[in-house]
Amino acid sequence: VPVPPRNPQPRPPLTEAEILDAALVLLDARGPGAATIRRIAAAVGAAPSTVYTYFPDQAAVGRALVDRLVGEVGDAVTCDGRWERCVEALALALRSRLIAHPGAVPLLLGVAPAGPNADALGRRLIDLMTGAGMTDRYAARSLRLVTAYVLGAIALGGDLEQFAWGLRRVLRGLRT
Amino acid sequence: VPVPPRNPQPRPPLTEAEILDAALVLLDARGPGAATIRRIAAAVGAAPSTVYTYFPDQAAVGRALVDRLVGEVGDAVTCDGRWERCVEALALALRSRLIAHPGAVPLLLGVAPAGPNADALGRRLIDLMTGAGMTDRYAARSLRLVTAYVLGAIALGGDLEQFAWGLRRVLRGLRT
DNA sequence: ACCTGAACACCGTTCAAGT
DNA sequence: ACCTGAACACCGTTCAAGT
Repeated sequence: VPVPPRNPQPRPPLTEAEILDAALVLLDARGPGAATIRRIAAAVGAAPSTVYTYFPDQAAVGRALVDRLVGEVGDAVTCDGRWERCVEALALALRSRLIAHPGAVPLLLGVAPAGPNADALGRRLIDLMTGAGMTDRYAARSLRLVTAYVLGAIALGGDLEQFAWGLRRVLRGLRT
Repeated sequence: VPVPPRNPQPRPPLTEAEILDAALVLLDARGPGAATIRRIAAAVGAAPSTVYTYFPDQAAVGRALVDRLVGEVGDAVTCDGRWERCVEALALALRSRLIAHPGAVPLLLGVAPAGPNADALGRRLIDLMTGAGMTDRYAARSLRLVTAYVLGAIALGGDLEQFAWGLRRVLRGLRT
């Protein structure tokens, strides 16, 4: 007599990553504004209120998603050589990763990018610059400037060539 | 016998300006997200659907409001001297006008600034630069760079000193 | 033209209740 | 702990109808 499975495993518990995956899929497929709590919940097969077990509110989902995208940048870029080249490579990678998901763009413009991955990337850039002889203060300000340019350029749109041109000018202005 | 006023002037028709005024007051008083169609309508004493007589949708209200704020910049700044000084003054004025209404910041980050006032300000900056001997192409790219920096810096927050420091570096990078 | 009222198809968030 | 269902207080937008 085959034993019927008792405790049909009601469902493995949800995951923050699953929720972020679903949010990004919605954003990519249906544009900004599609990453609704209710739609995310439906996509993962849960009740809307379940999302609140994992995130305190909708804005937190957006922040976590942005930090995930930022995290992909650090992993993708390795770099040696002069600091200008490294910063340039990271800024180019940051832009390309972020605009790969146009639906997520309003999200990253709405939050001053924070979170573990953004912090790590920032640290890395600061180290790069102080390692090249910059003052802590100068490096911090340079990081702000480059970040502002990247975010603003994303907000403005425009192609890679324009972006790279401006980035080179920014780096030129930063040279001591 | 006093004649009772016939035709009690049912109400002077609404105005686009009145709607934008109400939206800005809401944004200033109650933060981003407060400029709801329904709240704007209530503030001007009309039904929500009346707003659609003046604007095609909510996004259009946002765009018009941003362009109004941008318009205040051009009016406020007069300038003579080297082009760097003029661009610097305009960028400083732009930032200060825009962050004077923190509730409106998400609005201007959400739209690539367009509209008559933004166009006029852009033209003015372009003329300034070509007048100083820049190529049309170089001037257009410089405008993009400065605009991107201003928008990004607003998104990032930070104080005037940090902003001015970065702006000087940007202008330095643009010097031929 | 300008405006209203009601309706439609949604939202985010909370909370008692269930396992 | 994790999840549900129902409810609350909202949204933007459309549209027939009124003046």
